[in-house]
Amino acid sequence: MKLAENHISCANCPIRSQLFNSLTESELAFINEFRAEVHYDRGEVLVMQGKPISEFFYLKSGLIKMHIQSKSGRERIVSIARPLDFIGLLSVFSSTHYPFSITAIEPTSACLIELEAMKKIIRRNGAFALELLELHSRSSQNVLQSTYDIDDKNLRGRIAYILLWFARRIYFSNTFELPISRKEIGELINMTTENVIRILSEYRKEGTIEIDGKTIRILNPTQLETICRWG
Amino acid sequence: MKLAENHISCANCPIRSQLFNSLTESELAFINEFRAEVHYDRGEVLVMQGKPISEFFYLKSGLIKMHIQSKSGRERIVSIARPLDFIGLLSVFSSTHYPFSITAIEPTSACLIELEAMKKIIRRNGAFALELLELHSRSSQNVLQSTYDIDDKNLRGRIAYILLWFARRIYFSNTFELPISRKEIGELINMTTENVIRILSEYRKEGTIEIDGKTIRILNPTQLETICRWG
DNA sequence: CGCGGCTTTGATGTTCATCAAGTAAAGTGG
DNA sequence: CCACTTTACTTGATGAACATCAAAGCCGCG
Repeated sequence: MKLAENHISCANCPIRSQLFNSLTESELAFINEFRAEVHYDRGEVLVMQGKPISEFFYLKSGLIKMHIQSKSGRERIVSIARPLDFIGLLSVFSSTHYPFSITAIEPTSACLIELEAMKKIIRRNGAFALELLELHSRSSQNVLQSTYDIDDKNLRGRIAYILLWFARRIYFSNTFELPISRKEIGELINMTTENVIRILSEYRKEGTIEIDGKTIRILNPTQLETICRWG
Repeated sequence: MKLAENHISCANCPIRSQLFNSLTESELAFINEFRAEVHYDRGEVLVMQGKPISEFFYLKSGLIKMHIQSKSGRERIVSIARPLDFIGLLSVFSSTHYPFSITAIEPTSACLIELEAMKKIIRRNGAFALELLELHSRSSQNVLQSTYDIDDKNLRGRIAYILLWFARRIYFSNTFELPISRKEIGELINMTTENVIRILSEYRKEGTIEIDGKTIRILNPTQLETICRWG
């Protein structure tokens, strides 16, 4: 972690979250005071499962994974967050300690806001609180829904799903570089590393995708969609 | 659904949620005005997946299931809520339409509060909003965690888990009557009806439990715990 | 009284995890 | 910068866990 230059205040931040629109100028200035800008390299751990929660992250650029280690020791990726997401939001208000870890999977910069400052604003400004509640509700609903969606598919369907997800939701292109390993893909969509590889190879042989290391090119998105839907 | 007698106001409700402690008298009275008390028989549907959301439920007595139908048509039970739970909380603030259905699995009575009235109070009272946020966060965290926990176990472990859960979290007794069918148990812990039955039979033959229709008696809870932990 | 849903058991089949073994790539220390 | 070690990737063979299919009894309900 590295503290970054921080000469832009919340008040004139070009990528400020919509959420903050319901704040007054003075409230925004207050938040700004309890804010730091931080940078993480790929692979760096932002927060560690079990550690006390005292901050609130707003992802400015990069990509992170939220992951959880089960009692049996198995690792699972809960979700991948994109720029403009509030990360850790899922737990900051319910637990004193993180129920999951957060790790950068691409070089990432974020705003780090002291949790107590956030809470103070929430208590003062109900409209803001309601918007935050709505945002939180949407995030948790998304996580749950995608968990069920993935679970509902066979292995080929899961790979199709995640490839389309990266292409459409993260990189907005049919050619992209996977930010995670085959093992992590398995942790994300609940299958073994071997089967991730096996099915990627199948798609390659079938001419649906091209693979070069971590670079993926989707040649036949329609085909993937069909597999995803019926898998 | 049947409207129930309603002569107790929120102000002197003996089972009022802690959540409302942060409300002023007038706010409480306001909520009370937009509140109805309703009763449902076993099997009655409180809300239907896809229908617009316009209310907020507080479960006074009984038991309900939140369930969701996947695109493939498979039914899944997301969670079972107990008295003093806010039901539907998971979605009221994020969606305009219910992403799941809610059905009574025991005779149930609930307070139904108009959503707009709740929102008005949230906007007015930030402390209340923060508590609601915390509550929401805890519920969603619980649902997600238990989904992962169950997923992490083999079939024997899942049955052990759910039996202990009913005994300890719902009925506070090692003897209880299952409120749901074998099929629904399967929908709750992600396995087929046949395997639910098969494994219950195994436990019966092994002397771990006694079964008489829907009545279950756990004879050896320690054994179940071991299976649950290592399954 | 009969129909449909729930329960139960057994037989069969398939999907997927596990194991094994080797290559390639990437990080590490001398 | 090179030897070394570790981690990621890949393919094939095997096996186990679980789903599916089938058939029959049971119960509740219209």
